[in-house]
Amino acid sequence: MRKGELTHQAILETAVRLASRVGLQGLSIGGLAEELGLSKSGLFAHFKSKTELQVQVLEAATALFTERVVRPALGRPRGEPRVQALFDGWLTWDRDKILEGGCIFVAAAAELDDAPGPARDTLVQSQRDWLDCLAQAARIAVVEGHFRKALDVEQFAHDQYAVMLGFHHAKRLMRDPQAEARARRAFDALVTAARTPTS
Amino acid sequence: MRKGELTHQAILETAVRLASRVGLQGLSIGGLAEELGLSKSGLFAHFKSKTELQVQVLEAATALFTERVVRPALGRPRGEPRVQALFDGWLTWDRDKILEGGCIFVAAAAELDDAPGPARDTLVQSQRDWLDCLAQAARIAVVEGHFRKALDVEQFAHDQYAVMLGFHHAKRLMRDPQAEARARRAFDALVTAARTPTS
DNA sequence: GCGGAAAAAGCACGACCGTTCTATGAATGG
DNA sequence: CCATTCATAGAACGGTCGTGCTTTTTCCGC
Repeated sequence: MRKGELTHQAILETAVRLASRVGLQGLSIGGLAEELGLSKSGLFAHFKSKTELQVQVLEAATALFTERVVRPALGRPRGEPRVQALFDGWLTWDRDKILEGGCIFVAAAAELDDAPGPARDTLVQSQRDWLDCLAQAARIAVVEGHFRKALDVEQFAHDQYAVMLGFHHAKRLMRDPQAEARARRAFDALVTAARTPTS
Repeated sequence: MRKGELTHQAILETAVRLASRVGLQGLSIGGLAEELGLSKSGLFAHFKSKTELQVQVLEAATALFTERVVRPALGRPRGEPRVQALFDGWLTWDRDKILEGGCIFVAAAAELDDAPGPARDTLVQSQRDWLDCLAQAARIAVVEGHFRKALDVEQFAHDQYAVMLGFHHAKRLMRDPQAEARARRAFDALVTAARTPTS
């Protein structure tokens, strides 16, 4: 039962990369099989349906994201440094070579926002966890005294995510060379505002 | 040459609504024809290719957006009221019944960000115009003395767009009932920061 | 190394895709 | 009112899609 698990993992790795370019809907079983040098039916046997493939792709991407972005940030000091690390980590994540087509979650969000089903549920849960993670980091920064006591940490997480979306839009669609600088400036303003008491 | 133009327009109207739900790729000629009670080939004759259909859908959506959002805002007083009107107009636009599936530009941005071609070019131009419009409104607010003199108006437009993207994400994907309140709070913070000199 | 189990391939299916060609109906200008 | 153009319908094409079914190949414990 080992060989199977191995290719299963290899399939998901390639699928995540491919899906970042063509989206979850555009990810075809035939195309994925060809990219891997497998037969269509051989690959299909690993997943009972395309929906299941999409779900597992999202789960694999979430696991990768946690390992690449969240875990490193948890190694940073509590408070503002960790908040900053989460933001920097996301910027790095979006630049990662494994995501040639930009953040897979952003792409999936647009595709699935009106498509009820397991794939959407998986994505929403993943995003909720990520937003909770951001809010929790901000909450710790409040406890540590870096951010003001009355800060709405959920609002802060929401705003931080918006900055990330703005960055993605500016970089991937508009090809704005200043995208990263703009995102950093926007986030700095957010952090500055969070520091000052009685905003 | 009148009957043709009429149905042509009717097709685009339905196509915009449909595309907001299923995306530009998901918009199939057969499905669109069925929705309109036309034959597939009869509809196809209006556009020489699917790409051309996508381009015209984007152009129709842009025209609708200009009429529904930009033009009303231009009727508002120069300066901050107009800036606010553009933001409010966008929130209304996103809530419009014609866009059952959320803002078509947001959906298209994710689909086309790595798909070179006429459709992408059309979308990018549309978005560039919109960002220029936002920046120009902010510029006028500077001239009117509502915003500080040193304000980076392109950055302001970028940040404003990011707030809109954050709103779209929170509302359409996360189904957050507080989405609009969060967006308004974020935009208010942006405006407040733009007002205060030497941020 | 052999036998059973797991993995992959091969093949075929029905459905839908964009597109083309041809024919027929309706609308329009003189 | 007629002739011509234009709008639409119909049928068919090659292709790809997701998904089953059957067979062959590969792996792994004994």
